[in-house]
Amino acid sequence: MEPLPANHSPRRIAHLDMDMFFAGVELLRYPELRGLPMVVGGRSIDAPRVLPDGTRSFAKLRNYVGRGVVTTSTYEARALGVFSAMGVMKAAKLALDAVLLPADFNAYRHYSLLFKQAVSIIAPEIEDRGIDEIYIDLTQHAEETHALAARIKQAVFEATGLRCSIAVAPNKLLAKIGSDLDKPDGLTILAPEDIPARIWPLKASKVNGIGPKAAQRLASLGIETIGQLAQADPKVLLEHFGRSYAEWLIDAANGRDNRPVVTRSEPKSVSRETTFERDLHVRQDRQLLTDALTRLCDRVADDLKRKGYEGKTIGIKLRFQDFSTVTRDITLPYVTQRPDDILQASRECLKRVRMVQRLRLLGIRVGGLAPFGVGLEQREAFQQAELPF
DNA sequence: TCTGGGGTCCTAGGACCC
DNA sequence: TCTGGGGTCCTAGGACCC
Repeated sequence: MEPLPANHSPRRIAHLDMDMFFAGVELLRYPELRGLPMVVGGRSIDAPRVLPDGTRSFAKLRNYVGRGVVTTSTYEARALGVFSAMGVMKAAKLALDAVLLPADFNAYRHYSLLFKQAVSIIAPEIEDRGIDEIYIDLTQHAEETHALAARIKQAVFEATGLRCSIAVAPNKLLAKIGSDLDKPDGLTILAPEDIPARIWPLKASKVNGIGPKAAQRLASLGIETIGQLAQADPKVLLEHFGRSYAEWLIDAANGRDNRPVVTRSEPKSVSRETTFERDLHVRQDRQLLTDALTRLCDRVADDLKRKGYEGKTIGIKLRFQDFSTVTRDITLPYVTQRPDDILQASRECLKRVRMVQRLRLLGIRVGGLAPFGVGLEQREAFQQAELPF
């Protein structure tokens, strides 16, 4: 990281987070569901049906059977204790009458493009953080912060009909925490002097980068809040988390973060995976597994082709009945996007795993990516080397 | 009625090279 | 016998994020 100039003015970094994004897109299509508990996360057979009288019939959570998880829920469903990443079966116990909709990623990607385009017209320095959130570097804008943030929110609403929450802060870490402080439809501005009152009382897990494992280990040291983390003995943190993570924890708790807003980045890997409806037996269900493997390889190859990349590291991921996970990968002497290369490499990887349990999940990944065509010489050199003369 | 799918980054050991 | 030291690549696992 480059040192900051001695007399620098603070950056103005915004974090913009769409409010219950997937559910919001569904409510645009099905406005009759407004105000009702609703979750996105079913399968396509849960799609609404149009009745003869023209009204729509929606699947109810109570009728769901299967392995899905909740992707998003409306605030009405959250009030009943239903949150994303929860198993749909578990959610059904909490909200029998909640409406269930299948995830429609094409629709969400469409609205994602719309909101990002709308923001980029006002402020083009955008870092993509997935389908429903972005960072924006506003440092170079002349406009006053509150007015600028309000204008961005309005542009997003006009382009999509959806609300978002924005925070502007001196860095990404604080902006990210801030956008969650006033949800939904929030607009928050944070300065360093706000840290003790507004950041320190929050749970440590509100920091992006402190996940469930780290939060639990912190709790075991009596550290529950960001403020307690800021006051913690650095020696104790160092003992329990190692040097680099301990140093990062201390910086984070004090609101220090100098990561830049990264407006362009290359993909590193492409993958596809599938969880089976029931756990499959390696021999008894051999045909099903072969079909699944072939399909996954084809889909990854399609993705690579569509995106214009090839890769040389092919990997598999297996999840067993007991939820334990193993991965194997192999690096080829050339890059490829061909489905039969990927399939062959996957089979080599599969041979290296001891199959002692039924399989719950199978995944295929291609890493070591390069833009299509760049690896042509390696590949030709390799093929030449294979020839007998 | 447990626990999706698509990613990134980090760590750590061993191979291999200079 | 008492064993260098970096740098980089490969592989496996795991934490974390959306």
